[in-house]
Parts: sequence; structure tokens; C-alpha cells
Amino acid sequence: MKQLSQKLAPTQPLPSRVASILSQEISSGRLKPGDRLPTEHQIAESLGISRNVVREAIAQLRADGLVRARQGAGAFVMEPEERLAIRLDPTDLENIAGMEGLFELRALLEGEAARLAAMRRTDEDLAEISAALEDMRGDEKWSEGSIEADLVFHRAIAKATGNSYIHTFVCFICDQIRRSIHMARYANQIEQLVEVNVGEHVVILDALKAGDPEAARIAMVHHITEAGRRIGVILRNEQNTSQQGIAAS
Amino acid sequence: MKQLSQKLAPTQPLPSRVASILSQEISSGRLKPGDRLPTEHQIAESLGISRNVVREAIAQLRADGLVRARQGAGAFVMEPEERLAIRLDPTDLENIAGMEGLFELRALLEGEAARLAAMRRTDEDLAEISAALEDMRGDEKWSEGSIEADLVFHRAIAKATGNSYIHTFVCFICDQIRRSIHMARYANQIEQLVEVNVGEHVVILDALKAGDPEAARIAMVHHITEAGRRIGVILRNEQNTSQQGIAAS
DNA sequence: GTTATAGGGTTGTAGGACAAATTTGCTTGT
DNA sequence: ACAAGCAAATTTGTCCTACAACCCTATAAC
Repeated sequence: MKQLSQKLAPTQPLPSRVASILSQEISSGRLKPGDRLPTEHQIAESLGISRNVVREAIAQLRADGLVRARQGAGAFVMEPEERLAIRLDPTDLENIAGMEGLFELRALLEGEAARLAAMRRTDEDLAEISAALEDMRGDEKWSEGSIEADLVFHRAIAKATGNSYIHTFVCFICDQIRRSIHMARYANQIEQLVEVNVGEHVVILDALKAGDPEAARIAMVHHITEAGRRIGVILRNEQNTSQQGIAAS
Repeated sequence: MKQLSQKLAPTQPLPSRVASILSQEISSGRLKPGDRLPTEHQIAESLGISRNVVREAIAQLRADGLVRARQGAGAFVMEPEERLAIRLDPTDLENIAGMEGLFELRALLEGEAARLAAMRRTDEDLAEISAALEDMRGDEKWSEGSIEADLVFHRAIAKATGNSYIHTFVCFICDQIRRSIHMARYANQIEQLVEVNVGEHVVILDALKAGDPEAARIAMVHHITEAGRRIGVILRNEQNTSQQGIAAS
């Protein structure tokens, strides 16, 4: 167990590192649902830290619904269905396969969000979305601010669905993707593609203005597919964009 | 602030209660992004608890990316976009409006998941899904086991997409809904509707077997819409099921 | 005016102590 | 011998103190 603790950056706070270790023990199956964790004393001693730190680590796991502590009995691993939080493992996003999966989910979710937004958006929503698009154009190409404006655009659409859950989920996924992009530093090779990117956004906005649900959805799926392609993520193009004749009506 | 602490069951562990208080302070806007939290000492003193408890509470918030603590400086509320976990507020699901939003998201997500599953499912996936359906029929009507089998059915479809993110998200949402249903005890008024429910599942399974993406998606959306209706959740039927003439072919 | 330094304040970690609750095993009575 | 109940050990929950590491600011020195 001790050697695991060295796999994390020493700059990260100690309780988080301990939480990661325990969390890994669980997700790797070494600790199965129903199992009891080692006592706080044992963990503290085996890692050479104070019980205080262990308790903070377990507090994090408990907050995620990963374990349940019972006074006098111990801390037990919970069933996977009982988890009440989603936390993505950042390491999953460091390879292309993970990014592909996330982009697929994003296209799916945001595509449908755009469809709903086309039907429900208010004029204020539209103004907010348009403003974000202006910011994308106005800022320096692919500067930090431009990327942020891009995200604001997507979030505003999700908000325009009027469904706070959709908004929450879309925000979450977008942030995961942005984080990955920043880490991988993909952005520096695509500066010349801004015009294309802005163009795709314009198509989406137009569909929202027109109140055309299918067109909005298809434009969004297309945009995300292309955006993924630009950073090396190839989506299996099984999205049903083949029926776009309907949308053109 | 003290009166808020009484709104939680006294059986809940103290750190969680404190975390809820702080989390409410943030989501209600009394603490805005960028603000610094009161010092641990102040919080401890104002609530009449030890700093240790406060630290565990903050550890939970930190794990969610809700706040970021810098040694020597303090704990600061993070931007909403920086959050790295999704945790739904259980109180949001106690009213019909919240459930409607969640059902809409569910229909959207699982509908698309069914579409992808129809294209990608392996024979093993199909066997797993069929087995779950058998369990639903075999068990006593609407017993605990039958409800679980229902969930297994939905999870198996999400797994058949081959996308672990979709699987994770669908699992998460289903669990939220199940939790709400259990809490509200809706289930007791719909015992006679099992046949209908099973029938809807059969339609989904048939579409998956046939490898018909659109039919699978439409069947899933229809099922979730109906399932929601049975427990009193009315979805604005703006789902594009109007094209179901295609599915009937 | 700018830089260096010292001080107070805040979080991070350690360690000890006791309370509360659970589990286990032993004792005792029948 | 068996069962019920009691007692002890174990484990988590909470509190306390102390110090280290670090941040920020105000003061002092150049």
C-alpha cells in the first residue's frame, strides 16, 4: 500500500492522496462492496500519518457515498448503486479512447439540449447565446478568453432548455473536456481553424433563432464531431444525421 | 446560521451537517465564487464544535471542487465551472418539478443510449438484457426484486453502448430516480400496471435484437415517458416520437 | 521608492484523550 | 448444556493542544 502513495504528486494535500489510495483499492476490486476498511488506526500507522488525516480522507469517500462508516463497527464499502455522486477519474481522460467516449456523450447530450433549446429558448436566452458568440469573435483568436466564450456559448444553450439537470450535466462534461484540452495542450495547433469553428456556432445559433429543433440538434452534433476531430478525437459517425432532409423542410 | 443546523436529522453525522450548511451558504449565493470562507476557527466557534469537525466538513466540499483551500490563506469558493463532481441535491427531487426535469434528462440520455446499443450490442449484451427482463417477469410483481431487475435492464442497455461514460451517467440517474420513488412510495399504486411495463420493455428488447437504432430509441423514450406518467410525472411531449411510423415498419 | 524582513493570521499535520456505539466473548442462572 | 444478559475490547466520533508550513501585510532598512 505504501508504494501507491508515491504515485501522486507530493504537492497534493495528504488527505486527498490517502482518499485516492483508498478509492483505488475499492475501484480496483481489492476492497469489494460490503468489505470493511482497515481501522483508522491501522491505516494511519501503515501510512505513517495521523488519524486526523485518515479521517479527512474517509470523510471525502463518505461524501461520495463510496463508503459508510458506522460508529463502533467500522467503515464499509457500499454497493455501486448506492453512490450518490459522479466523479470522473482524470486519468481516464488522458488517452484518446477516454476522450472519444466523452465526446460521444457530449454530442449526444448537447445535441438533444440544442433541440430542446430551439423549442423553449426565450429572447433573453438568445441574447445571452449571441453575446457569447460575439465574444468568441472579438477576443484574440484562441486566446484563453475565446475558449471561455466558447464554453459560455454551450452552457447558455444548455440553460435555455429550462432543465436545470441538463444544464448541470452539460456544464460538467464541458469542463472535463476543457480540462483535458488544457492539460494536453492541443489548442496550439488549431489556431487557423477559428473561422470554421465560429461558422459552426453561427449555424447553431441560426437554428435556435429559427426555432428549428432538428436543425439545431444536427448542427450541434456536427459541430461537436468536428471539434473532436480537430483535436484528434474521431467519433464513429453513427449519429442519425442522415435524416436531415426532414430538418430542411 | 445556527438555525439551519436544526433542519437536518440529528442522527446524521456532524461533519455532514456542517458541510450541508456551508454548501447551502454557497448555493444560496450568500457565499459567492471567489469569496473566502470564514476561518475554521470562526466556523467552529460559531457552531460550537471543534475545528476537527469543521475540517472534515471542508474536506467534503473540497473533494467536490466546491471550495479550494490554500494553506495560510484560507478556503475560497470556486467558480461553478471548476466543479469536478456532480451531486444532486436530494431535496430537489422531492417535488414534481424536479422529477420532471430528471425524467426528461433520463429519456433523452437513455433514448440515445438505446439507439447506440442497437448498433453495437454484442450477443453477450443481449443475453444480459434478456436475463434482466426474465427476472422482471419471474419475480413477484413490483416486489423489491422486480424493481431491481428493471434497473438491471436499463443499466445493461447503457453498458451495451460500449461507452463507459454513458454507462456511468445512466446508472447515476437511474439510482436518483429509484431513490426518489422509494422515498415517495409511489410504487404501491401501480401494481396492476406491471404487464404494461413489461410489454414496453419487450418492445425495446425486440428493437435491440433487430438492430434497429431509431426503433430502439423511440421505444425507450416512450417507455420512460409512460413510466414517468405512472408516478405522476408529466413530460412535455416534445420528444420527436412523431416519426414513429418509421419504427412501426 | 523599492526591497527585505518580521509578525500575525490561517491552514496542514500530529498526537492524545475521552465519549458513544457496536461487537464479541464470557459469565451466570436455570 | 443452553440461553440470556452483562462486561470488556474494539472502533468510530468529537474535542483539545501544539506546532509546522505558508500567506499576507505592515514595518523597517537601504
